[in-house]
Amino acid sequence: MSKPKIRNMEEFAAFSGISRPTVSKYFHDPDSVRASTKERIEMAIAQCDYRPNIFAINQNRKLTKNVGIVVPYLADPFFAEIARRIETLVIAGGFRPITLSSHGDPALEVANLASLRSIKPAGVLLAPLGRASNRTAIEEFCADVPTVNFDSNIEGVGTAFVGHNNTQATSVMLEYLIRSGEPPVFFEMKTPPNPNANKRRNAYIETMERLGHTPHIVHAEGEGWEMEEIGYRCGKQALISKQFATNTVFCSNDRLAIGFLVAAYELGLRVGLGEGCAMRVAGHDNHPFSRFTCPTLTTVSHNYALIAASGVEMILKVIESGVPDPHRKTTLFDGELIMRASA
Amino acid sequence: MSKPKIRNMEEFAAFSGISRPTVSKYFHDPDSVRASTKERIEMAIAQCDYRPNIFAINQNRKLTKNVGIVVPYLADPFFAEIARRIETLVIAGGFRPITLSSHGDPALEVANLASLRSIKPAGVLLAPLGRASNRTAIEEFCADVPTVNFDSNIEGVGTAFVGHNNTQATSVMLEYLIRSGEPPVFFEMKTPPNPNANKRRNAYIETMERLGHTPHIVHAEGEGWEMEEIGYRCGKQALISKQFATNTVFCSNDRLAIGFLVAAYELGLRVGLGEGCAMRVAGHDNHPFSRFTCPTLTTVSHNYALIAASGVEMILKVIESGVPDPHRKTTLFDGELIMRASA
DNA sequence: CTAAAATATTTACGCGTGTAAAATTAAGGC
DNA sequence: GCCTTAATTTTACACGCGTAAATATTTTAG
Repeated sequence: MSKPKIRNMEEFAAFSGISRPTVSKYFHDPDSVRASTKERIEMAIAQCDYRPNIFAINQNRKLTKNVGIVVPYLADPFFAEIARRIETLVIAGGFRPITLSSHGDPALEVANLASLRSIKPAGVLLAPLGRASNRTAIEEFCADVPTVNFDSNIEGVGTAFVGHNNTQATSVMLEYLIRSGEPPVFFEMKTPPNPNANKRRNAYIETMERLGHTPHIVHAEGEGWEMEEIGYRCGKQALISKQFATNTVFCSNDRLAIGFLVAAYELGLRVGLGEGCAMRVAGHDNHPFSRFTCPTLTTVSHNYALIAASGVEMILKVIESGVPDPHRKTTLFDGELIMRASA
Repeated sequence: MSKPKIRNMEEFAAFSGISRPTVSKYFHDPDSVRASTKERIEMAIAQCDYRPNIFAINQNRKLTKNVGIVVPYLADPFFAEIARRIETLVIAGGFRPITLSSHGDPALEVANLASLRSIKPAGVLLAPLGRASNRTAIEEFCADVPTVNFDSNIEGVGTAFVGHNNTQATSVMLEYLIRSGEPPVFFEMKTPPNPNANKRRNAYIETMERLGHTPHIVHAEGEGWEMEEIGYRCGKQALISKQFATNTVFCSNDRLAIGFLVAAYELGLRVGLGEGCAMRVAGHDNHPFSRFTCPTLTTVSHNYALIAASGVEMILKVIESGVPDPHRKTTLFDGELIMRASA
């Protein structure tokens, strides 16, 4: 009932009986003040729920408690999922996450970085668009703001890169597919927006050759991030015109595979590895929806948990140390084969 | 090369040859200054890319340019899609969108509102969790901050509600299903997190009775937002134990339907409306993934575009007028039947 | 060309907090 | 109980911009 309205830290300090600078220190780090002082302040907070004004706080701090998170396309559940994990970890680390999506647009990516710059983030976790990114703009940003690059590697960008071991993951899947049936044809976009795709293609070619098989690649036309649509349309064409040299298709990513499975379904091709199946399909990413395709999609999982944890750990370390690691470190986490019904 | 480093508005004003108050006025509204002045300022901006400090700006303005957007679960592509549209419109309106996800957690929803409150948003677009929401906390928030409620209606919350006409949409789909085959059984969660589900169930019962059919409802057990999983698990059980009175199933939402289709697929039940099909399945929402199910999902679409546009328009109107409309207005947009292969 | 209207400048203060330096007080060990 | 050390208070200024009032300048209308 009698909730005293506190307008600023001055009034709150008076109310709690502690001096304002000490109160300020408390809000910066509650454990930096004496235990008895901390207790008194917290009692006062309980009585009048005062919160310091964020704008005033950040105006004078050289280092804010903001951590930016930029992803290329938040409407893609893959990025939504990893952003969600990162957000949770950033909050646990005592920082304030601000997630921005570039919606697949390089101009918006640049705008997002500009927007972040204006809130002086302590650090940024950046998953760039990739091929389409404005490299210069990103480099300029990283020169000013501590940045950890994740998911999609742009050489030299940020103080570190943490991501998925595309090479290992591709060969794990390949080895499985080859020992359990025909060697797969690789199905990918002709001009993929994401640089991971190149790693995967190269790993496919190398591993196939190492295992004594001839690589076959089918390219899907189409630009942008509508990968299910591209996988469906081009997959259907390729199936109809019998472009696949074997009965097994390894899609460059799960979203292509999701569209491809629809194409196969509509053509009456039974997908799976049992009797009476016409072909096998595998994906890559363990996309949240890969559990709900028909049939469920065999794929290689990113280590979401470790990638998120490691990325957050790295950016927090850079923030605390104050100086970015002089040598850019690349950390890759191995993928895990997720065996389901499609291959 | 010679990019002068401008540290604040003072320096920028000196650089551009205009006084600081006028520059300040320009950034508040570029058209409030003389055309020639505007041009000079914009020339200077092009030369040194200065941007006013957001924290300092917002500290003194009674009305910030921030607009909060809160959705219950951003990893759900449905909300990702509508959030994306809203963001775009908010930016076009000259405001700064800040999107937060409650990740299905009522405590995080409250935390998000607290977080928004501290950045003094001019207005907020809120899609609450629904049943799980902390009603008191939300009401307190809405009393202080202009809020437009969308997607999920909580009576009395916010100055307006804009959403989907569940009643109309349900009956449109029902009429279609009935005239093209057997009357459908309604498949829904026993304790749905979202209040739209109740509207849909009631509309189903009413419309069925109006059209002279007996309503049948199958309830899926399970809590939370993992609706595909629930639709799959419970759908499979219900199919095996033959709980469906007719060959047509109308799922309460697309995510349930997506899981249900996987169950039907695994049981070897051919879904669709042609010859040789064992059953029909329909959904509700036109979820981004409903185009890529097997078979593609017949559903009722939200009017994403109008809901987003109307919600943004309303909150901007409240912001500009300064006073919230005294009588809470509810605006519903009709759904559109999306005919695909599943029904 | 002149007066009225519109716009820009000057000056000055306020916002709520960070933070540094010096002075004071409290806590802990012997 | 005294001394050392750590924590707190006092004082004072800074941050970057909003904004008001008075004044000066430019633009527009007649």
